[in-house]
Amino acid sequence: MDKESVLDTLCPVARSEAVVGDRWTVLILRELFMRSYRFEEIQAQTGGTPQMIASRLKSLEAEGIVERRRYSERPPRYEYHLTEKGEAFYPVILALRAWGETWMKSPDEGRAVQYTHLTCGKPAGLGPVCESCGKPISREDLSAALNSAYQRERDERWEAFKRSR
Amino acid sequence: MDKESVLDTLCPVARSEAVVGDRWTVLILRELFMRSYRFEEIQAQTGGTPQMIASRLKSLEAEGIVERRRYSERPPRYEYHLTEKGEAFYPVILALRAWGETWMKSPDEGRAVQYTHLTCGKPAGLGPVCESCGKPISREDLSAALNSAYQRERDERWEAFKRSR
DNA sequence: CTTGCAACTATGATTTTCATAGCCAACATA
DNA sequence: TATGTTGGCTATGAAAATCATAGTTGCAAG
Repeated sequence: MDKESVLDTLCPVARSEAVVGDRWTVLILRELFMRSYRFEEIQAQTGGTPQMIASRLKSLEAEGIVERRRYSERPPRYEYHLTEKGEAFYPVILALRAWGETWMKSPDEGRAVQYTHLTCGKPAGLGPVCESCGKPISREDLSAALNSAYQRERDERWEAFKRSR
Repeated sequence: MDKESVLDTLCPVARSEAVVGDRWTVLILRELFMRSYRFEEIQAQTGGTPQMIASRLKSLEAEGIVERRRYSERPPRYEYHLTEKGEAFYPVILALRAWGETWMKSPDEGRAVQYTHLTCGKPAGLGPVCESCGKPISREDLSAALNSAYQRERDERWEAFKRSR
């Protein structure tokens, strides 16, 4: 996606898509929201090849959505963190989650993640407002609990990744 | 994206992305929400090639997100409409819109679309709840007004498309 | 001086996408 | 009868992106 295609339209949906309209990019953002900050974790959990992850992280950084932080001087090691612009993308992830939970699952599978609304202490549900107290949800008011099957899936992904290198 | 990849994870974001994680697909959905129901309109407004549009519409139909309706018997002519599952995708589009308007625009460009919240008669703003009355927004309570530059952009796209055939 | 770790980069085959052109079945107009 | 138009697509070949697999770098510890 070049700059021109972004400025080519006034449509904000198209502009967003020019930057994040890609499966890998969205999965990387999901991982960052799940606090997987390192290249290897992101690679393991998304299943992407290293080039996919590297190129997407590079363009996310170029767009100011992600920043690269050195966490070790020698050997040089980096983590990726969301900027303010990146954090602001959370509602999109939440909306994708809600749609996916509602329309892409059989009823017996259960929710991958349960959110508790810290403001009221009760389940937040899927919508943009808390299903328990009705107030709009923001990310810092949420506490996430992975369901055990999903946690196992992620652990297994990590193990498999480690084994394969 | 095959069935397996969808069932391969419990993550609802990944499942959604397996089906709609593609720029063209999202742009097509945007057009359907803007009531462009015909192949040519969708092609003109998204800028996709006919194959792109055809293949995406086909997979959206296979996923039950879109349905193909015959609106003329002879000659056979079709329109594409959102199913309930497709309509339910609206919050994702709204969230992408909000992010795009906030982070992908210079301040002087203005909003592409202004929504009026019919429930209270005032501007709805960008968020999931009405900025005027605070109530959660649903699509049927919104009235959209395109800003004139954006309307011109769309008219021009249509003209250019027609001219080119 | 070899092993291990983390973050990537390189390579070549496969798959998608893009630009351009064309097809087909009704009609409509001349 | 001929000629054109409309709408919904298909066909073709070149260009670009993606994938699986393997390798490199930089450093520290054993």
